[in-house]
Amino acid sequence: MDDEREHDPDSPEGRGASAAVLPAGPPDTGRRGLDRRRVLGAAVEYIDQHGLGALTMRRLGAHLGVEAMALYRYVPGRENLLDGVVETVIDELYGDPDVHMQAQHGWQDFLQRLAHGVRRIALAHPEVFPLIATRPPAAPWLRPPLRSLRWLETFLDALLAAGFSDEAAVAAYRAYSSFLLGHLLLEVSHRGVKISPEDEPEGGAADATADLEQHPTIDRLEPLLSRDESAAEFEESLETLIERLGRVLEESSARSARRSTS
Amino acid sequence: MDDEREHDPDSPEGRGASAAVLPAGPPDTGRRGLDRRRVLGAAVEYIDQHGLGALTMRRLGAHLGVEAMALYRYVPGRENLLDGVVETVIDELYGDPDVHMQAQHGWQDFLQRLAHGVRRIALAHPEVFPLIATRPPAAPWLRPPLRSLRWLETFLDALLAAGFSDEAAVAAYRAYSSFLLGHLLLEVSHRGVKISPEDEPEGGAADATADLEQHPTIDRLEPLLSRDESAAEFEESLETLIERLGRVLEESSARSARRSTS
DNA sequence: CCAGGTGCTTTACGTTGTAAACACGGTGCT
DNA sequence: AGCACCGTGTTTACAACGTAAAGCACCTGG
Repeated sequence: MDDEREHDPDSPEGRGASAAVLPAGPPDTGRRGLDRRRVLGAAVEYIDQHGLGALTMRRLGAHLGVEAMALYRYVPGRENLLDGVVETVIDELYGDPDVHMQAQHGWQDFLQRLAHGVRRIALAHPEVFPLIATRPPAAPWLRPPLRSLRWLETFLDALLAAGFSDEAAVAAYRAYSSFLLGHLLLEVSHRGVKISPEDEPEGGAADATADLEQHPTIDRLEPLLSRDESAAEFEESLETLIERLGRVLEESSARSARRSTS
Repeated sequence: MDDEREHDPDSPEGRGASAAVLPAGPPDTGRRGLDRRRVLGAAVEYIDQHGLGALTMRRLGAHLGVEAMALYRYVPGRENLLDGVVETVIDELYGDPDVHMQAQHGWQDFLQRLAHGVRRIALAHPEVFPLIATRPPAAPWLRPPLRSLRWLETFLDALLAAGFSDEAAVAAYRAYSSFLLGHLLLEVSHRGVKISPEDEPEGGAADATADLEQHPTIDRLEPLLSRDESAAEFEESLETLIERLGRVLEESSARSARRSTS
């Protein structure tokens, strides 16, 4: 445990965060000239700033200096726009230098980097993440938050190359995505609660304390419960998951070794 | 592995499922007489039948044989209604005879029963569950899907009584809720995909296969990937989680035993 | 008998997503 | 040159939404 203020490496700073959504247009997009990518980028920006509920075709249009109907040239409708937002946001993974598309340093390293990449996205776009989590994926094999065939392919290949059986690789994928989804969804929702509600200064607090007196254990553990350990917990759970996968791998390769020498 | 068709014990059948939402009114509610509970119950029913997106005040009113504005007598507004829906659905836990409010058979049994209870709810109300998962909890200590102080209190007490330290109990709660959330959210969304999209008979399939040819591993593993192993995976992951918590408990109690004998 | 409340309906307003028609600049063809 | 066309954005329009504000019909206690 570092003594200096714990510095969460996945926090949005320096790394570009939402600025990384649109590095640049094809050659140069000064201002005029709408474009699907520009619309989607603006939508992400807008949600980041004003929340998902505030996103409206008209408001997004205004944000781009255009009437709402102009957007329909580039986006078939609102649903599709939201899908595009989700896609745009996870595509940031491709631009993340700390996430490798090939598992060149072993599968553990690959999973670690990928998980932190996704976490960085979740923390950079807390208002978008629930959307990533809940929108049903296009293909049934894809699971949020890793919704692209390309990532799934890379993921499976990495594990298979490391000696995982087909079944084990698929099981690992499922465990890994559930893990990411659960942890990150709770983390962003927890984070959101700290700022979002226009706190009634005393009425709500009074209510809460009244409820608390009927629940002595929660009352006693309240400092522990409300402490934010997300970074450490994420790290530890991820490590545990990877260790567990490692044991699965050992067993399965031990079995196959036994088979081949018998 | 049973040879007979695997029978998922958490599947909605017999158990009452959504019929268990409203066992009965105070003494007797034949038909007339609206009521907050009736409104909420109807909302759950409506969402179960037509999906979350189809729920509007007007339609819910019609479903109850009443104009939309009548609902505002019992519900302050739509947001609050959705909160009420979430609460209503998790309150089914209290009526579940297989879920105990006291950990009378040990904490492992308690966690097992609770997890399956929540899973049963998720499967009984797949359209409601994403709402449970994403709606921010009232108090910051509460995490979906276990959103009530009462459950949290019981949970913590059970672990503390079993010898968990305060920190370990809280950590266990966090791990447990992330696990439930991730697994169940993915399970219901996977399930939803099987029925929900009004499948275009061939265009979509052609698209998918085209994409697939560029991803040979996914293509090869497709049967594995699209196989539904949710029940077994849930069971196994839950077991693993509980074992892990068991090891945490052993370590911590070994440490405290050492301390007390030195 | 009647004042008041309770429960629901009516009416109304502003906002949403989106279809349809329109306006307008640039480009290419004759 | 003129003219048809096309890509882009605007205008107008409509049904459906959440909800505020009245209105109406009963019941109930004085």
